[in-house]
Amino acid sequence: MSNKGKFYMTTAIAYTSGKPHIGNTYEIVLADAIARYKKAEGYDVYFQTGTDEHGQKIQEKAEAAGITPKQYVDEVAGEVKRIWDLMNTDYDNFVRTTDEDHEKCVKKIFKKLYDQGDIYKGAYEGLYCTPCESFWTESQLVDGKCPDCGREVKPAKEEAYFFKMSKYADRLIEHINTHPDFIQPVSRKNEMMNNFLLPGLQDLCVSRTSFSWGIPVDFDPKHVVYVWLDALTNYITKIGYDPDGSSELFEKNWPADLHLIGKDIVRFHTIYWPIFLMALDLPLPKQVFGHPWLLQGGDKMSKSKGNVIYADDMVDLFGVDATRYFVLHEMPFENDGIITWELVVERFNSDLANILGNLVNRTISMSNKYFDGVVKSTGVTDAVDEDLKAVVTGTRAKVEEKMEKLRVADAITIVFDLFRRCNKYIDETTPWALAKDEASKDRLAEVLYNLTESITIGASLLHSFLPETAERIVSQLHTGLRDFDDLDKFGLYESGTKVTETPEILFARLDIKEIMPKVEAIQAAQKAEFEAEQKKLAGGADTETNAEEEEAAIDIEAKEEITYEDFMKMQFQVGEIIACEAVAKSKKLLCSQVKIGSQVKQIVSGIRKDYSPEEMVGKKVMVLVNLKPAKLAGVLSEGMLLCAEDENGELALMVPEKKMPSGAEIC
RNA sequence: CGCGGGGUGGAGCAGUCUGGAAGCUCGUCGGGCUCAUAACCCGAAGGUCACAGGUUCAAAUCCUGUCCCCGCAACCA
Repeated sequence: MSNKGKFYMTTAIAYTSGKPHIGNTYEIVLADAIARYKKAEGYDVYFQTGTDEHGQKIQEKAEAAGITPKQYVDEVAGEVKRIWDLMNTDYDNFVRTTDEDHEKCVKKIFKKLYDQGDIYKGAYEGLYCTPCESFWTESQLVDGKCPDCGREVKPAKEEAYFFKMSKYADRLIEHINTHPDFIQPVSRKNEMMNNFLLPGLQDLCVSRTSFSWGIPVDFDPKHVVYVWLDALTNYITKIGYDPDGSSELFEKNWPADLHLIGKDIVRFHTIYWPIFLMALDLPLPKQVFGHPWLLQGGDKMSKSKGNVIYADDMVDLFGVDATRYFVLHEMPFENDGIITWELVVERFNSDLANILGNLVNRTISMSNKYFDGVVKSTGVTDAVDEDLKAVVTGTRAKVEEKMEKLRVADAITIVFDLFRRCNKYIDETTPWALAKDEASKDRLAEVLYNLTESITIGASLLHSFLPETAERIVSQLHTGLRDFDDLDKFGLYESGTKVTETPEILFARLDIKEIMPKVEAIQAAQKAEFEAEQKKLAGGADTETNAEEEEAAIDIEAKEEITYEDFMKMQFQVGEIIACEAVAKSKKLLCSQVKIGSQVKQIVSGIRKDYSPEEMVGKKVMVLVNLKPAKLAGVLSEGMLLCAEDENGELALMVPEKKMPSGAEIC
């Protein structure tokens, strides 16, 4: 096999705030397919993946669960690794940002950048709301007050470290323009240029003092390194970068040949990351590919609905390779892809069971039936053989062309075209007819040899995508996977080899009617688990013993105590909605005319997803009347309609329990 | 007029940059075959390429306008 040099590729590291679903799992499978393919092509591949484990969200989740952040991330990282392994991904290094060597190196990097003046201590300036502990910008304020609580905000500063992005912006723009392949797909390049680079980069805040679960800045330990300088650097720290002298592994592999990431973090990988590297005086990665997302059809994935699709569940129902096949085949290059259980079953049956599995099965069966399993080339060829051979030996080049452009879905389709061609060849040659005539015995042998050889080549090409299936196929043919370099040659299958007597079914056809009840069971279990979790979070309030019927209860954060006088400041009255319409410029807002006693107030409410304008009219609702008027989406609102809200954000208007006249005081 | 992506036969997608007979897979219908996992092979039906204008010999593709969907941002008084 030819040695084509090194190929260093990475995935984004998964954020350990929860179990990854199939959308997250897609990335690792895609990366694995590319890594295996590059290895087959003769590259010396180093493939790194891992988990991003710091940050406020994790600190909060751990607190809620009553464990330390480290315990929390250990658990989730274990789960991530388990799923990556379950998907049969052949990475070389699984990194965790809580690894000691990483933390040490990040501190050094931070110090180096500080010493050379790229990082400076500044202040996060803004308008601060003390009770909410939040900074707001001028534009976020509503009526000059905190958008969360409506209280006064005051100008304040929080100490923070910043990175001088602007210093390197011109160099980066130059780099992007002179390296058209740097950002893939190209549409994302335009997005980055137009939205961020050309308007001018702002300095990036690279430290936080508002939480502690992170890598401390060693010369100023009340700060922790903020996410990007911590997470992105894993690509160099974990292969041995060190400002004081890097490892051999680093010298060999950097710059990375490919960063594979989701389209949502393209900005960080094509702007901040290259600039950090420039500051460290390191070469830039050769390519960043921002892949699209795999979306659940129709509804959004949500645990409470029980419709999140996890890799485990797919593997239970379909097996590892079928799951790999689906995500690789179904994922388009540029737009988001769709996944539903029905689509998975459809692909499974038509491609894996019918086209591939059945082909292997029928071929082996015929060899057994007609020649006791011995596959022999007799040289009795026919014109129809030529096209088959041309398609089979030409497949590698087509796959190469697609993989070169990272068009993995297209590449796998081309491999299946080879198998489709084989099925057609069987029809063209009608082996069962040849078998009836002793005189065509040698021709029949040649046909079966051609098929066996074609399948061997196809399986070898399939190996990068479905490793286990490829191996199962060649082992049934009593041969091995063919070297990549030989995949354009026809006739290397050793003549006279005896194939297995008992071909196993590679993919047994599935009945959607049998699958869907299982899917429903999975969804029900998921929902139950979610509810149990909610209950656990709500804590101890389960005095009811009948868990079955019990409604979920939710606790919210307690606000500070108020006095009776405070309460009496608020004026609540019953209002009747006499007219209501959607606010044109918003998606969530409804504008109602509310009759309160003899006056009519206009009130805007964010309840469009739960109430239509029509059903609002005529309702008697609870209104906070003396709230200072404010503009929402440009529309004046003179009060507030009170609603209850559940954990999914679903709203219910508060209405009087008995008939009450408009204007009645609520106290 | 916040930013961006998109609307192609019943479903899922390609094609749009670089105009030149509307393509792929699934599904449906008809036919063939029987080695095989009710599979495989062949054929057919089905699209005014969101809509309206424009440029051109020629537009899914380029330009202008409109409608609708989806992200993000903002707004959930």
